[in-house]
Amino acid sequence: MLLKVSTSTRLAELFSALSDSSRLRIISVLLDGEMNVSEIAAGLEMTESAVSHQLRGLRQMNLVRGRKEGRLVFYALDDDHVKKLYLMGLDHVKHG
Amino acid sequence: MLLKVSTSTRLAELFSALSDSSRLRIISVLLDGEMNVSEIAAGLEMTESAVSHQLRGLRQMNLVRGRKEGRLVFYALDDDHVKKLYLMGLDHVKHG
DNA sequence: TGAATACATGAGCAATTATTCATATATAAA
DNA sequence: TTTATATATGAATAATTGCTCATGTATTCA
Repeated sequence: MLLKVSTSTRLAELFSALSDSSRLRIISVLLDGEMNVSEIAAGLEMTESAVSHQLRGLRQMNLVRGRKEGRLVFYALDDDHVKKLYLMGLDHVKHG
Repeated sequence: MLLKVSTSTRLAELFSALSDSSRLRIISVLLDGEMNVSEIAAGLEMTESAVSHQLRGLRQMNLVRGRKEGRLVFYALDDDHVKKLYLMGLDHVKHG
């Protein structure tokens, strides 16, 4: 059934959050458990600034959440939907 | 587990195909069955050119396929993965 | 053949976006 | 307090993208 423009826009925003290589790699490491910004940056060979900018977008879409502990902020996937979408997409890419 | 850059790039391309309001609305009407370009354009209030450009992208990602019948080209969703990703995303947007 | 219709496509423009660089804020340690 | 560390963020820039407009190609009909 034809999507309303407003719904399609929100849905597009969700998929947009998953439409970048760097963000997907961030999600891929968070699938293994929470991790702080520096660790993520080191693992992905990105600057902390770039990672922080991307985490902001993922946060705004409620795909990840941050937990502050002293100077560190540990990020984790926010809900199971993300994981399902990610894994289903990966399945399509690998065997589709 | 950390995605390889090459895999994350392909996955990003898949989600990018779903990251636009117009393309999602095209997919939404194709969920009801195949439809030709002019009908899609009329239903979505887009030019045929714009629809054709978007269908090209969807075709290249193997998300839709076209079947030519005389002057008309009927498009349909290419596989069930698309439908699943779309519906799961929609669920997240509506109740997530 | 010639005109009309359906769709595809290239060029160009405006808008969006991912990154870098510089700087700000918060916490901890000296 | 001073210094260092971890993260966040604004501005600027380069690259990408969705659309329009013009045009090309295939098919049908007169």
